[in-house]
Amino acid sequence: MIKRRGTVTISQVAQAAGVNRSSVSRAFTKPYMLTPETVARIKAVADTLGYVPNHTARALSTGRNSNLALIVPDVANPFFPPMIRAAQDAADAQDYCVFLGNSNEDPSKEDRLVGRFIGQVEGLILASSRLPEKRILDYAEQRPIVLINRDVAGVPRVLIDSSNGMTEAVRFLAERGHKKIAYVSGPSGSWSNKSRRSAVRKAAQQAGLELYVCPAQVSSFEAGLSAVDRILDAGTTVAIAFDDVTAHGILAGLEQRGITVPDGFSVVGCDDVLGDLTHPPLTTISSRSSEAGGLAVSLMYDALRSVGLKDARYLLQTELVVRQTTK
Amino acid sequence: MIKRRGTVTISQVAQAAGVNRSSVSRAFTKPYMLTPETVARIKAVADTLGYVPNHTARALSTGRNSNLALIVPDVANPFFPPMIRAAQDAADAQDYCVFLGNSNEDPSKEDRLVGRFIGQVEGLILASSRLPEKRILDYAEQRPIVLINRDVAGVPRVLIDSSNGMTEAVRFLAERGHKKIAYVSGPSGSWSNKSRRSAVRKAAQQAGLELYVCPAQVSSFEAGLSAVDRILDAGTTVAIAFDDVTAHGILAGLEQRGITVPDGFSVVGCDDVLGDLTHPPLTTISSRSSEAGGLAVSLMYDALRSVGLKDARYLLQTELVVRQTTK
DNA sequence: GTTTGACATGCAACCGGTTGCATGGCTCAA
DNA sequence: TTGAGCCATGCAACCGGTTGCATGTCAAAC
Repeated sequence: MIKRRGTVTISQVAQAAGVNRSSVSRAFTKPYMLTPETVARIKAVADTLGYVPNHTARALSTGRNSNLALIVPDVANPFFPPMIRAAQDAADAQDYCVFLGNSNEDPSKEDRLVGRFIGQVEGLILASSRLPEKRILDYAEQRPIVLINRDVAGVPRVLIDSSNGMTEAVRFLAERGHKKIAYVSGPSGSWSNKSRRSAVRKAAQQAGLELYVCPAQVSSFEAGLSAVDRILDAGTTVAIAFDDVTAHGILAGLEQRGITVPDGFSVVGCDDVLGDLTHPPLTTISSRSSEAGGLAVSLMYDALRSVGLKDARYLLQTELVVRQTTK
Repeated sequence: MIKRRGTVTISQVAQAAGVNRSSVSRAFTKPYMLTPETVARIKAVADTLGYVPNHTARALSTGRNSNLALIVPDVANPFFPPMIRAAQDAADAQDYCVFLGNSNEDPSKEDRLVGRFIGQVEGLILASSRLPEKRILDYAEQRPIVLINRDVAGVPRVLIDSSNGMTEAVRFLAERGHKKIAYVSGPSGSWSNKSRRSAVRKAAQQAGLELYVCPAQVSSFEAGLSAVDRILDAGTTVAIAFDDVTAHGILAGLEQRGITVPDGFSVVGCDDVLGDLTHPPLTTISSRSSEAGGLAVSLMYDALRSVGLKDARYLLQTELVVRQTTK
């Protein structure tokens, strides 16, 4: 037993105030059960002694710890910080604390994190989870789970639906005369990638465009950079990237090869996380990652209060944001 | 008492395995005390029953919870994610979980967060804390605290020392013929801002440059944007910004006014978080926020094992990274 | 054939709160 | 004056583990 320096317990306060431990407990959690004077006296004693309720002990006896966990594939990917922040704020509003986990896109690491968190939170939010569906369902049995950008029936989920934004983008490009377009894929396990790719595929077919799909890879500047040769070789005139980070890499690769954007080639990103930071400012698909974060937390509250369907499925719509990388 | 669905306790395992509760406990935490066969049998029973040790109960009786808290002013500021990630990884390596708090640059919110976390972590890491020094010292009395970019004697801290990078930048600018420079300040409570500003001040004096200091503000794109008029009115030919985010705003403001960079005006950022994302790629001061995060966690471990001076003060050096916004 | 000691396991107290139920004092009405 | 009922507080069990100490067993040593 490791003694924390100067820890004051409920018993010491009780003794000093000349009451039972239960009264001290009630003074803090159920003051209406006690005379106002008793409450005041106990609180005064507690104050001078520097008493602070022990969160762990309370959690053990109540079975509630007011903690949530949020696991993301990569904190450093600009898509996630706004989401983390919004989730944080929503949790904060209900006096919940949130554990953050970074799975580094690695399913086994994600699994380890979930295992480590699950015993000390009331619920978990998994963003862009790479876990096998079965595993998610197993965990969901132990604790409420809310998913973001992962579609598993029976588990409440918030999905940023990029497909209509993607569709809009393809139509926009078709109208502007493009004949052959490229889609530069994101991580293979990603629901977002699947949904974006299939939206592009479908829209391209409808618009009569030829489509080249550049194979799966992680979302990174380098991935975009290295895709440039292939999309040029394929004879396309525009690339729609899995996300803005990848699009940014593509932009850089084009510049290295002396190709100007949008005159020599067009590029479309997704998620709108870079604003007009790129040069030229990137045409992209809006996202709403912070709304997704807040919504996920509120779904979590519903699940914790056992209200709301287990099968809630929220779709957040997106749209094309035209800036200057398309012609 | 809220019953968790299907919670298996140590007692049930004990009964099923025909041993005492303490043996079950030992099978998991001190297997060497038991016969290998007993351990195997207990674990087998635990497995079929789906027993998972209760983290909270364990924490209560051992007084250790293997949790850390990390509080940052703004998750969405690109300076922090790499730091968070590194801290996370370092914690992970020792089976620690980390709570993340976002203070939103607000001292009172930061205070609330610390209060909420302190009861359920072994130590806290405060990045760019805006808390009054006294408050920090008070908290440090209750739990080990490690600071990042905040210099309080008696509290272990890791400081990214931008002053030599700043000095280098000022000299570099002086050599290139600049006569009057501007420093665009960051948040007023920020140690980094103070240290950067005074480094610039000193170096400017030594190099015989005239200096205009643009008043304090938060770190944001908008802040940079709105500072442009003042730095132009002041007749300067180069602005050194508190950080890259602010510098990016300045760049945008200059472009709006039709001033080309670096021919019409030069800009220097700090922290090197934007890479060559800006246009033109930003000359900046290197940072090493991820190292700072990792180092902070390892200082925390030292503190938890009670080794190491209470007054550890690590300085991480920085340097000028010349890209294309200076002439 | 005891004694000694090592070792595996059991026993029970403890960590610091919470909570259902018991108790005892007081008020109010009959 | 007495009984009913309410209310403030106390009592003790409980949450689910951990751990110091006691106990019993068995083998080696004398």
